[in-house]
Amino acid sequence: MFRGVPQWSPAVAGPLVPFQASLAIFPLRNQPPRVSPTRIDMAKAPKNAISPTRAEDYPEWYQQVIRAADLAENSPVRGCMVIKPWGYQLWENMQRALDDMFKATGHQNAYFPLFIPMSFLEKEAEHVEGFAKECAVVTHHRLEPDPEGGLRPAGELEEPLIVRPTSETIIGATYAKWVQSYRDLPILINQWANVVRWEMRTRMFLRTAEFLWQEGHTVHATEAEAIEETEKMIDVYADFARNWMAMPVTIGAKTPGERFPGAVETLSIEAMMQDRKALQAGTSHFLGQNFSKAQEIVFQSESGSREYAWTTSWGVSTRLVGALIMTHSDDDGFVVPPRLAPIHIVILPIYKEESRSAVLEYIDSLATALRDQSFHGAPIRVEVDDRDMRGGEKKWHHVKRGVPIRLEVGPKDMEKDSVFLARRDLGKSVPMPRQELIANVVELLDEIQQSLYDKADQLRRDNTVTITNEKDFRDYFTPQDPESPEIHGGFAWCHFADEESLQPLLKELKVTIRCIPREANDASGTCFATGKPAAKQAIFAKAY
RNA sequence: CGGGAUGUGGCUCAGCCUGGUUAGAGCGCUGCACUGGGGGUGCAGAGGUCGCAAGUUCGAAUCUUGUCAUCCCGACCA
Repeated sequence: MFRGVPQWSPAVAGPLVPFQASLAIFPLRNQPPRVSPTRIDMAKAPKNAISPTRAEDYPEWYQQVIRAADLAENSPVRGCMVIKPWGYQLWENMQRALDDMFKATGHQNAYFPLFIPMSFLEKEAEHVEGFAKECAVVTHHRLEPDPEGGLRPAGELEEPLIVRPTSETIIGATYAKWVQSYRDLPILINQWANVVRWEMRTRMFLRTAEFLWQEGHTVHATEAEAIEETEKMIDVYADFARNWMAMPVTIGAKTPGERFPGAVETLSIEAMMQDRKALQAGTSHFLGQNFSKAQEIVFQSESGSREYAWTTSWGVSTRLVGALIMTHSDDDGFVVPPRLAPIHIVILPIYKEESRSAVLEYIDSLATALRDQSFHGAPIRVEVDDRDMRGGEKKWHHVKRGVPIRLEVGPKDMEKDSVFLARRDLGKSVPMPRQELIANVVELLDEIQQSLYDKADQLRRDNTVTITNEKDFRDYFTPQDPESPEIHGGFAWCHFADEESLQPLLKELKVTIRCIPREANDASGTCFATGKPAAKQAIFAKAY
């Protein structure tokens, strides 16, 4: 435990429950134009940095958090985004942690081309069908002046190139050359790359036309070994989600209808966002011999026979940044778990001109003392924000960006050899002696990390139900107000017999089968919709 | 690709129905001053050929037609 620290009020960090009450009070859409938003108005209203709040309009809140926290912005190219430094540092931190985990499980990085010959994609029927609609196609290679003074593409390519939506085919084609003997196996390679999927509808971080990701592609001599790899990597993702992102996830298998095109089995981790929708945060595919047959990845076994290899692929993307935002952020902006935070602690000097140098000197030594501490193997990241701007504005800047700990240090604190400490996750400030802070700061960061996980886990518990009949299912997934649906639903664990026959119902309610959870899922029952005997339970939810 | 809407300073928008002097506001930005445990105050300032094209008219941000772009709702999706 974190000794010697004043009690934090747990009520401050409550879950979503009270938001419902405020729905009627803020009719966002039809608000009259604000003629003169006076300071008096501002002072009276309950202050939130983000407008609208989650309860008022969740999707808009999400956009506003991204803007307020300076994570990313839309680009001139439709569906693509500019990831700004604060957002990109999150991705870099994720990359570093994941990359270490990949290396620790025996993988190496490599890089494969952005362009894929169209013919490669055509080789695996199911795979083409799955991606054809969202492929960007390059057909020309040269620009020349056109009569109107602009430019036009001139040299038509003999064979169109696809901008990779994923790299199974081109990597498979390469592996086919590399693999000859069982001694060449396994191949355990990962690549960090960008991919393009020409989506109709995009949302920052969650679904953009171009996104950043990693894709692992492995080849094995035996089915069992490939399956083990598939399982191992989904466990790595779950570990990362839970321990770095402070995001609870459920590991499970996709139903045939939800599987990756061309995969024999797709495993995923599913998380619950604060609007109770599910988000697929990572996938790991057992590809069987489908791609090795399409790409001719053949090896000679120990006994001399020619055999098709077994392959896997697995990936996570910048979507994880979206997951992070929607898991922890609140109505004052972004909240980032310490282990991924670009900055752990920001120190705000407070001084008048005459005390300036003394305060800065004090802060400088404090920052050094904090940086000397190691948080999970790396120095604590401390920023001193001495920009010349109003204190309030500066404070809110860091609140909105989600810096876990904020220290305010002025002459009065110096006199008492203490600091004013505010935790972003709780939103309250308390005075604390300097020595105590230095002694306990690592524990404090861990406590914040843990409390974020606990809070997210509580939300998920509170909104997970078991449903055994269709009426309850309909009630659970139907909003009170169809015009502007309130936050509703959650994860419903249901026995089901046949995916196909559920489609009309699921489509009507906009619910999907998220996964068949690995945990606690062996008791048989009856299908919630048809009453037929059913061996497995699945998680049903609305999803991103 | 079907249905709905919108294009006016960096951002959010008002003005348009009922055409008429140098096109407005809030925020943001720049400068100065006062401030300083809280997104403060005052003063001064920069920034727009009103998406584009044609038409009607003495006169168009405003009316008409065309065009382009974007956004929202549907079918698809990490």
